[in-house]
Amino acid sequence: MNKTIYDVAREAGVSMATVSRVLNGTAVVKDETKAKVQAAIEKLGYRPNAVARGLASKRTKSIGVILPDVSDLFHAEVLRGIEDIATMYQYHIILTNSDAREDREVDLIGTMWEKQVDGLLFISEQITPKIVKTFEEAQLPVVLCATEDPEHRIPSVAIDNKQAGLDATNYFLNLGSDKIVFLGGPTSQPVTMKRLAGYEQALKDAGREFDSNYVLHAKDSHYRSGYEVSNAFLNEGFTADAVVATSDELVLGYLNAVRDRGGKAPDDVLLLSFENTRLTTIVRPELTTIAQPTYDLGAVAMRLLTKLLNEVSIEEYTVRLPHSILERTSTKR
Amino acid sequence: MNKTIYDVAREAGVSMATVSRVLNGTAVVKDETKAKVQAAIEKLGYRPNAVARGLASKRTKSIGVILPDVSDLFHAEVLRGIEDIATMYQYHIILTNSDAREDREVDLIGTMWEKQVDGLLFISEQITPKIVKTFEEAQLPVVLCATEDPEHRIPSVAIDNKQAGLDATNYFLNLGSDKIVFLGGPTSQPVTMKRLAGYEQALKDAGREFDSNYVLHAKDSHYRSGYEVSNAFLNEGFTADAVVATSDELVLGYLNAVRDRGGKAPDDVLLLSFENTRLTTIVRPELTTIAQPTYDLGAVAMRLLTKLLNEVSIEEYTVRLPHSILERTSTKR
DNA sequence: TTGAAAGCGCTAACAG
DNA sequence: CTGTTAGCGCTTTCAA
Repeated sequence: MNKTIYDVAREAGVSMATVSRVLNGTAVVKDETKAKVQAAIEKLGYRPNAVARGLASKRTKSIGVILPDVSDLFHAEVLRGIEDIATMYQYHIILTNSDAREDREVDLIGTMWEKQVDGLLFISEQITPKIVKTFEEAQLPVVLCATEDPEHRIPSVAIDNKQAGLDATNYFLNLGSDKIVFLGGPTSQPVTMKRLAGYEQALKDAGREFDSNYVLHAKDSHYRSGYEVSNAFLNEGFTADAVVATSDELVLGYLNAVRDRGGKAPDDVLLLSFENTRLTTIVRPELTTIAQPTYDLGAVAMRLLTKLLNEVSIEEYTVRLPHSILERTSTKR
Repeated sequence: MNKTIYDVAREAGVSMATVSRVLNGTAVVKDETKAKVQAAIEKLGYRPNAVARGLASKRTKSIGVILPDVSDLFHAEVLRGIEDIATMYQYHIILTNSDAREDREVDLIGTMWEKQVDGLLFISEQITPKIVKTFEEAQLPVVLCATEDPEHRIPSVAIDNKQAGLDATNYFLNLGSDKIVFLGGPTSQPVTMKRLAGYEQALKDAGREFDSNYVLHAKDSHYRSGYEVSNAFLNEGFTADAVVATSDELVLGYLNAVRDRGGKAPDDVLLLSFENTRLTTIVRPELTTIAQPTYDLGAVAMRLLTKLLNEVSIEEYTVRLPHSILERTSTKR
């Protein structure tokens, strides 16, 4: 399998430049010679060496994906969207986990440069000035995916998180809920803060009082953290009739904390979360969610990146994907 | 950032070969010159071009991962294990989804060769002769991960699935269960068949009768398929007091089919599954599982691959990771 | 429509 | 301990 373009050229009785041309379609080749070359390729089982190609052409057809953690279901689903579109455009994915640590992220952007990726898809919790600076130094086309950059310095694909927070809260207000818990990640997460802003706005619009006791910040978006912070909340004697949570796992943390106390959903508390991962239909009650188009977030981001790479004119660098509320049993009494 | 090794050499007043040496530590360099070179690297913000490196050295420090679907939680967790160890050894991951389709897999192995990956980590449902042939043609070091090759032609890391099936079934027999359902993927999956063999063995050892009505094959390992096949089973009027399922999602399918009929677990049926993804502790009841060391499956496979790549002597090409039963509430009455 | 030749940025002999 | 010199396998001018 270690044939080179020279072997093919010799076999076909043409020059290697011609082989390169039929391989890439970069120039017109007479049908007859093209056929000869293709026959030679077939016969030898030749495959072009992508590394040599990358060095000569300065385009590797690979794109780097930096995300906090693939084993997080939300990221994994986004990644699947990225990968499908990448495959469609003949790009390969180089994947790395950052654990959302800025130092790792900076480092990874650098090694992505070394790998000569054509572009970068970046998923994280926050875009710090240092990250922006690193992007600039690396001179790589970047698209943020499901990631908020409040200053919109970088092309991005996400939903309108403030509006989504508002919609979620209004949904409960319309249902007549009185005490609505907001359960999110840490205050350092712009995504959480945007949704919280929507929550506050909705309460304000409805003339309701904002009670900070009802805003819960878990230390991350995972089940365990949601469970812990919910437990603490309930232990203090607070109760709520509805919960808006920023991730599917977080809301399940709340649910199980309630269950530990003999409570049930939706009977005792209505639940709504944000991600719409497959968890939502696997668990009981099935979870009402703000349906983020998880797969599409990745797919659209990848598509935007291909446009940047091919210098196709782009109408909008900050893409907002629509969200909607999917009503399931966790909010049906 | 597009400096070359020549720029560094000029800046440091040495030859490019010397720069290469300090970069790779491939030969002794006088401390003094080394310091000069490092200063120049620092000053210019130089980063080596991994593509050029790969072409010249014929080693790309990247390894290909081919798996059915990243958005499947089990695969995602395995992948995280792979990635962490890869990072530790300075390898990068090129990730692709095959949807477990043989034609895609064959194709992907080819493009992985084009990318000149140093090795391959392969996760799939079955290893067909065609796949083995493709591995051979590609002449790439391969390690199978959480994947059964009944003939052990290829290095692999997995648990002992037959033994695990046996243990799971015995667990229920000891609990006094009478009718035990085996709920697996399609019969084409060696993993399912191995576990089923263990199930049958356990029944036989206990002098129990084997009833094929109690063996359910879902069309894949996902929740939906588990739900469907369980529904069909229950609709026919069958009942069971215990279920051994080959994936966490499958068992939840059974659980919800039971719930739809007003049943509960563990009250009406005991449940056990195989993967031990994070689902097991998120849902209620928490699921008793055969704890596959999901993360370790990936981590150990990657480690084995690095050994192959560095021609370190290897004791065992077929690594069996230990499994155990984690008892949770789904089997506690 | 085709071929010759010059790199792409680096590693790895081979000298010295 | 360091420099010179071939390539690695391809793309891409430039001519013809």
